Amino acid sequence: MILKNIGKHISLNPSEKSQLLSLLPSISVPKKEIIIDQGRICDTLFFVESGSFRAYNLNKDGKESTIMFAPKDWWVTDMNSFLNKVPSLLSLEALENSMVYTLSRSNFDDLLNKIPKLERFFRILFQKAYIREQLRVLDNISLTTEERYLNFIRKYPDLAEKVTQKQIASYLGVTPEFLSSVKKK
Amino acid sequence: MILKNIGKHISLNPSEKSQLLSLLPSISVPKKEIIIDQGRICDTLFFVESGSFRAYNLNKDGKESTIMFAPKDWWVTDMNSFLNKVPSLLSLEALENSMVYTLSRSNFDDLLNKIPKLERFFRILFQKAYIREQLRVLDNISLTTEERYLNFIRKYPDLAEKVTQKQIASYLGVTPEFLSSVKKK
DNA sequence: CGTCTATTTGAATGTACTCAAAAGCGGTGG
DNA sequence: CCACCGCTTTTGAGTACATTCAAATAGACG
Repeated sequence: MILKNIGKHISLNPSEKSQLLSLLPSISVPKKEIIIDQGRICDTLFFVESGSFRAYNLNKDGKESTIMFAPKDWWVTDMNSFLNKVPSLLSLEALENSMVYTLSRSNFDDLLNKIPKLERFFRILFQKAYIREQLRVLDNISLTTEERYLNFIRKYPDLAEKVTQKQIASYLGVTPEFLSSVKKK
Repeated sequence: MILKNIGKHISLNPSEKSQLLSLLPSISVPKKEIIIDQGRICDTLFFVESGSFRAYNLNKDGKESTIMFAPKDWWVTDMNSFLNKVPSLLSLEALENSMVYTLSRSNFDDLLNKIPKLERFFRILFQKAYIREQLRVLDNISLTTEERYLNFIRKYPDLAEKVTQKQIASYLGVTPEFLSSVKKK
């Protein structure tokens, strides 16, 4: 699955593929387990082979904000922490029993040097991530809560079934009570 | 300036530098001129050599939302339109008399093929853009308007002087009247 | 100087949050 | 399999945040 994911943007020969896989141990993560801790430096990039995750931030008042969901076939980490070695702003929690490939920061750097084609792969990956986040910003500043909610279930219908109302509310930036009243309509 | 910008992440030899510059004609843009039109496909990536720009979206009700500001030394375009050849969601307007380098989509593709090191450059560029947008999303869903306003003037003090209150309000996603009342405190 | 737009102010309205309580739902242990 | 527990969701009242609209004031620019 991970090779198929990479194959969407670049093609690797067999030796590159095995080289890659050798640096990407996979682990299984039970539901509710947390694999990135807010406040700690995160030096691992994850690829979700199966299952799904939720990344959230907890502020000083205990308010939880969902930064992103990561379904299967996604790359996920606290990119700021991973790349700049600063404390993570988010925690990453398994929404269900999952399998992930793990790529450490040092292996990440090595891989990019050994297989320069991967620069292109990650360039395209980050391009798409950037575009996605920018569209979400536009959503946030220009749409009503109702419109953002409808957008969410339209764009991520599978996720919308897997996560709680409360988590969707914290993704949209509203309280669960308010989301409930919006849905009533 | 553009070579210095690129030199922050990769090093090019003289031939690569001249090759690069030959594909990047520069133009001067007078204040208020619009160089990307919302609704049209945008096939140019810009580098702001001097001056500054504002990217905004106009919705069906005529409401303006500022998606980003681009000061000097920034790369800017409607990335979704540029890469996926879809109609642009934003217009890009010069806040002052400016100079930009322009890179067409086809030259962009050529350059990446001819100078593979540029893959790394853009990978890093998009990484940073992704991190920036993700932090802005977190701001939007977790902070009050007052906090977001203070963050803005703290992070972009130079910009805060150059743009109007109204434009900052549309960047934060509130009305100018409300921002005015927030500032009074 | 005059015009155009930005900013401020205020009143009325709508949107969203807080708090508290009730109802629903899923998982766990007996 | 049922009863209980904890968490999510709903509901409602009261409050705070944010918008709309209109009008006054202040600035920018030709």
